[in-house]
Amino acid sequence: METKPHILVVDDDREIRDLLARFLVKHGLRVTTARDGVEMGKALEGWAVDLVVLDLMMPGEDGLSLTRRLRGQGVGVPIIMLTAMGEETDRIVGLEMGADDYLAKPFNPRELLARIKAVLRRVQTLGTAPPSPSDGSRLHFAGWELDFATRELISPEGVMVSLSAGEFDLLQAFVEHPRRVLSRDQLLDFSRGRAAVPFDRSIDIQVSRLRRKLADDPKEPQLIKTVRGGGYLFTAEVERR
Amino acid sequence: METKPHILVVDDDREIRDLLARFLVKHGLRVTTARDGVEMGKALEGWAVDLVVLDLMMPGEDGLSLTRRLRGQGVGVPIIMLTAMGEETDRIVGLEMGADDYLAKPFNPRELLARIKAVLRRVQTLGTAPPSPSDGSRLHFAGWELDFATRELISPEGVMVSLSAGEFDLLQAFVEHPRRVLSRDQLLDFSRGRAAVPFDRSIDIQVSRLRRKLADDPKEPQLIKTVRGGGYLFTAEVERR
DNA sequence: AAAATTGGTAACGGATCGTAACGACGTAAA
DNA sequence: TTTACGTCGTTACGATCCGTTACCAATTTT
Repeated sequence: METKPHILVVDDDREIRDLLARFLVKHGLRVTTARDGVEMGKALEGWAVDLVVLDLMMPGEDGLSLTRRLRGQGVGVPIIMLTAMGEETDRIVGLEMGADDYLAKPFNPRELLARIKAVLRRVQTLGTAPPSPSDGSRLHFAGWELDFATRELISPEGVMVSLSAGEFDLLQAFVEHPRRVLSRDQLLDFSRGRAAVPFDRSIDIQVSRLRRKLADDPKEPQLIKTVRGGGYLFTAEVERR
Repeated sequence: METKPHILVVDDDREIRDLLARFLVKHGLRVTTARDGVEMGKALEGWAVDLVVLDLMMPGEDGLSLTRRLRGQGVGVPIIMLTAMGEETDRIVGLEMGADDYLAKPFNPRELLARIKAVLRRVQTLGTAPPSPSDGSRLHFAGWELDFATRELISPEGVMVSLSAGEFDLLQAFVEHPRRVLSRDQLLDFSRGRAAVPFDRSIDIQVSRLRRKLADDPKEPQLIKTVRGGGYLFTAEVERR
């Protein structure tokens, strides 16, 4: 069972990406890489990322702009910025944009590792609730209501259904990525922050338990469909109001 | 059962095409080759390609222009560019056009293989949902309605017909390539992402099962016609609305 | 007409999925 | 500490799916 922190490295230079990925993986982190802002966006959509290492100087949209856009959208993932220049002003601007830390190239990978761990420690002790896109506190789907503030689920008939922590996290993963086939690996990442082990069936049984509480007939499921060989699909439209 | 990544090699030099094809196949990849932009377009239409290896210098439309055109059309297949020149500017232009990586000729085939694998690894972790042309969530054909958000099929009479994952994927391959003869190999590629093995009849039986659910009489099929020696043909007009 | 090729599908079996049962673990109360 | 309880993951077994095999029919070739 691994719950390694998941780091997203965003840099346009393939060598730096690969070097960092190898180094960080070797030191016990999970790493995904992205080449630019577009790939970064996809990665943040597709995985539960704990921290972003973001190059400031990139063709296309640069790191500063990306940081500002993310923060503007209310995405609160911690960011460590890399920059070729060691100038004080950049550092200040970066931190003001909402980056959590800053490192000047050329840097010692060990120092980056240390700062990653420092930032992770800081945000872990802080709010355990990462500001998720579903912070609007209430969501609606197929007549059901999901309250993130109280972590309560209310049926279309108005009855409160109690969910365990794991069931709630899995349902949250579904409602945050509706109408998409999600692999077991992704669901594990979203709901538990870990990767699948060889014959892992834990998602299957949590889906089974969730279906029961959602009154979703497993023979002909309406809300959570099985895609054989692919994963699961949350079919309902999700409303934020 | 093989689900080898499918590589499209585009180069005007037959020797290079054949050399690369042999080398890549020997190392566990599936390879299709194209001589120029026109053949490349056909191949991308007719196969589910995972990655394109594209020569920059070609008579007719060159690699840069092709890359720009593809990206302009929203085709997101990863591209590795080959060029005779090792100049930095070309590299930057290529990457800005949307190529994913770059290799200068003459190159070591092993290095190309390594880069192909690296890019595939990257897009695997990312692109969970390959943006298919049928993302408009609903399609109509011959009175039937196919909903991609919920993976449901609704008959002209309004009855929901439940499809297995394999049946749905096959039907999706058909509706995305209507009024074209599709070989069994192409259908396998589209619906399962794999190549046919000798004496492979899996498409035949899935077609048989699909026809039954679509109420398509196999003696005189209207929707999915058999093309003896060729494959199958989805005859209906497909509407996106 | 006979033989060969190709396609349709029933039937069988391996792979995948659903979930009951069990146990390990954490928490709270006694 | 012990006991009780809830949660979560593993194991195990039955159900379902889907690819292979096999056999027959239809079509083409000889």
